Amino acid sequence: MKRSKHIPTEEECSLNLHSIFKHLTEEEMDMVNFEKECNYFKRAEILYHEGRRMTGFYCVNKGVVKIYKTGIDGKEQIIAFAQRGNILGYRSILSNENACTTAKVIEDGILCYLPAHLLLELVNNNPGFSFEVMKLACQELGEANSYITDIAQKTVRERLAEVLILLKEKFGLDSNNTLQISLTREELANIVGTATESVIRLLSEFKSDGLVELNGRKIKILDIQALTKMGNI
Amino acid sequence: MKRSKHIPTEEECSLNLHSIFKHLTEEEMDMVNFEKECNYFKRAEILYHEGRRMTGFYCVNKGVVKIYKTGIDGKEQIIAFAQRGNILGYRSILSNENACTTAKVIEDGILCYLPAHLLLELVNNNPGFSFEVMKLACQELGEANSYITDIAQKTVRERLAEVLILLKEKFGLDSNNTLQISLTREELANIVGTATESVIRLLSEFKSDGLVELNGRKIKILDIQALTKMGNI
DNA sequence: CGGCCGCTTGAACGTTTTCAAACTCCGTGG
DNA sequence: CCACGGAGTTTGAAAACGTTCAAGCGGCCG
Repeated sequence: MKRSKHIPTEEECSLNLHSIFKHLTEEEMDMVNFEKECNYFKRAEILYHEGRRMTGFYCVNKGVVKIYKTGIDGKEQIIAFAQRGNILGYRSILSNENACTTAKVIEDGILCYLPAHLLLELVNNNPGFSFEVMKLACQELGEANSYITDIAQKTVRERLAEVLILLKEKFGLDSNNTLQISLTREELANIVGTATESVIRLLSEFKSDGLVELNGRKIKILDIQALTKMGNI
Repeated sequence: MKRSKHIPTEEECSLNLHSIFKHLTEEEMDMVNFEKECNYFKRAEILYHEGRRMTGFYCVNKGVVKIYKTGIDGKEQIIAFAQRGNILGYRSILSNENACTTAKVIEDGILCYLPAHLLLELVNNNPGFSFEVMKLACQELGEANSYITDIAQKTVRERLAEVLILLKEKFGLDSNNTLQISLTREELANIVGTATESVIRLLSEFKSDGLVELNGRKIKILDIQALTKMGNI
């Protein structure tokens, strides 16, 4: 839970890339900048725990956070990732519930923490901001609905193919067509909703079929079209 | 798509039971009542289709609506039910997307239709209303996240037990401990995310184990505790 | 009364999980 | 510098789980 004592620079803390704030007045933006607490975070740090009361929410300026629920016998189910420009933790504050997920940093980064009361004030005083947040929640709800249908109806193979495509869309590929996100086999399994061994077997099958190339956690996407088709997207 | 020509009475159309409207001014409430279109709806009528643009949303005053996505080869995945006091269809309007689900009446009822522009106006002009809608979306998002984890991690048996308990909580039991909702085996399967035959087999297993009693679509809950435990709730 | 839809059961099949074991990589401490 | 330990990865084999196909039954609506 240790954090670097160095505080990120003004620029690293800028919330301009968070389009959610675009409707704030100058005054409100000043308030946000005054209240925000930005820090460097390292891999494996936990931002908040499922079941705990949320005291605030986070804006990701750099790095990657995985958001997951802990199911039976401790198995993680990854619900989403947050990266540059995304916010997380706002749901529980607005619904006035305890956190329904845990958020863990998986790639070192810079995050700004904003206290819950600020979110509530902004939501109540600025209809534009409020609408942006509502829109976000509604979009996430739509994604969650698709996710439910996918997990319920697709085979593990289809879901893995789909997840690879979704990861490509969210995190992009480098110049070598390699996924710009590094996940363990277990994490992949926890997105897909299957056993680690199944992911391993299927990935090496994808490799045999010329769909991907594997090099440790680096996954090079060779045939987007075939993966898309296999995933029924 | 035929509707009864009879228009529901003022009382049957009352939106008082929809707590979402509790923050409206008298003036706004008048506007809602002026714009709303209430009708009787019969089983099997479809309110809106997945993929279509939403022109408005619905408030349920009576009856039950199932909300589902259509997956591969046409198999339905039921995402939610709406009954007295619930609203549906608001998500797509707020996120400005096409409908991500289809809504079909499964129990005759009375519904009030409200045009999309009204929702948007209210959300933009009344922070209290806006907050209620946001809260609702966030709650539904939390439920969806749990649903994802359940489907991904629980066995079909566990999920069926859980679904029975959830149906009990949502729709209640009559004086004879029978579920106050009538679903086909296929619909049950489409909630649980499994094959119809699996539901049938498991239900009759539950019956053998003294957990339920079956009489066509009537399901009598005999042992809530055992079902709760089996469902890992 | 016929036909359709939903329900039920059996049996075979395929997929996925589980368990066990071995191997690799990497960082730490002797 | 090397051995050790641990975490993550890989593979195999057996077992469990769930689906699919096929067939028959029953009730309800037209």
